[in-house]
Amino acid sequence: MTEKKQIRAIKGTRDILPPDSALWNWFERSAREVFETYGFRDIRLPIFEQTDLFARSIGADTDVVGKEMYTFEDRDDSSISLRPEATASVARAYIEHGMHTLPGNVKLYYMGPMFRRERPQKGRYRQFYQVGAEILGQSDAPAIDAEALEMLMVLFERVGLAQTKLYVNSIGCKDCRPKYVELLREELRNVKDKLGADSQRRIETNPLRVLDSKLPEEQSIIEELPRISDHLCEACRQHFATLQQELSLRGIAYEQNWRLVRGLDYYTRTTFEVTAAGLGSQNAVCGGGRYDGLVELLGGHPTKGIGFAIGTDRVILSLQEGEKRLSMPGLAVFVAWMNSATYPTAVKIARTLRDAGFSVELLPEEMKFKKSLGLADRLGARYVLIIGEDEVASGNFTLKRLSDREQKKFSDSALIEYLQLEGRGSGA
RNA sequence: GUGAGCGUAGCUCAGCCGGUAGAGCAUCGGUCUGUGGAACCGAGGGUCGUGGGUUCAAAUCCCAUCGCUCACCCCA
Repeated sequence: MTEKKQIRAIKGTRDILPPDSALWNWFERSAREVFETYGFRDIRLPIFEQTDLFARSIGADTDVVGKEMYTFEDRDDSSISLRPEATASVARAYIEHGMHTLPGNVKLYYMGPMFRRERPQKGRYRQFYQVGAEILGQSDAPAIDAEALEMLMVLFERVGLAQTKLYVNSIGCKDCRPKYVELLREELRNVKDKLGADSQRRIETNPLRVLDSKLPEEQSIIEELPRISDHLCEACRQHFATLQQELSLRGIAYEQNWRLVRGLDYYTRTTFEVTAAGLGSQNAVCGGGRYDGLVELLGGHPTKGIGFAIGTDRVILSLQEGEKRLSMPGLAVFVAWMNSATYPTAVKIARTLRDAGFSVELLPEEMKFKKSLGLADRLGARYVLIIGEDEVASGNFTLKRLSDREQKKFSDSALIEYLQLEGRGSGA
């Protein structure tokens, strides 16, 4: 009993406290607003799923599934994993609820925590948050991809994310990609001895990932490698070309990056990534792409799909580095009462003000008047409602505005009317 | 999983050629009994990350360990 170990948050998890939480809420609210103008609707998904869902969709051999998932045995011995991302869950839900019968494309967005057991660093946590959107349906029209990217960039623009850069690529389809991968592998074998150990290993396991390498000494070699854009099949080439036209039509600035590959197996054709200012080496705030085979892979009808996931932690980090500040809504009225005789009146008026939607602080115990004013000030209240014996006797309450010390008397109905007008006037 | 840097009060840090733990800010109280932000006075708050070693004596020197941070890796 004497030995008390400090209990702390698990490595890679953290508490998001006020006032930071206000910035988070604001960003998530902005995403909802923008997404809904594009016809997307909220979907709430489980935090954990059968391990198999992720193994089959993301790929059993990927790092995410192979070594980063929080997987455990449930009491009935089934294997469960905390979700490392949500696209797989959206696809699962799409199939499970027969959403292919819904009219048009199914457009869904989600937000919430994801879990990956990596070594934490700037912009990377074991419990991290994503805001994502998915479009599923029969069509793979490039306009769908373009609209998703437009929506994404509109959101970033709206929240004032600095120095955003959109990179797009096409990694081909199940027909042309394997041929390219084989070609790439052969080329890589020729230069194997000039590559680092990681890249050498990937020649056999996943040659595309070599393109991602940051090693300075490998850069000149990688630049000489065959590029996917020269080896797409006709359909994929067309798709990518039309996508670029669609982006220009919408005035979306982008940069083609032939080395952009994704680490999840389900991606096909369009892939993209957005980077922003103020981050460490984890500078991607969003990643996504097309996944036309995913629903079928999970046992549904053949379905096209595209989506993205925004790393909320990183967006917030970037906004904060950019000195983004929110004026907290704060406390509207601090109710200061004088002594036990005035207390019942204070309780009632506080309730009335709260019912009218104002943020109200009511002292829980008697306090010297001077002290309570000081407290109101430090709590950031805009007004102090003074309830002393005079006020109780007359039924008129004194409202003091802290910013300029001005005070007026009101009956309780006139008080609410006045506060509502004031609130509108100040824009607060 | 690998590497590097850093661990003293809630926060920012001082003390570190060994000699019984400090400041500023914050918090709480007082000066101040119906009118705030200031000033002044005072209080609470620390197993100096943890364990071991050297020593008469360790926040300080040595070793180990844990934690945090950043980078590799991976990715949002």
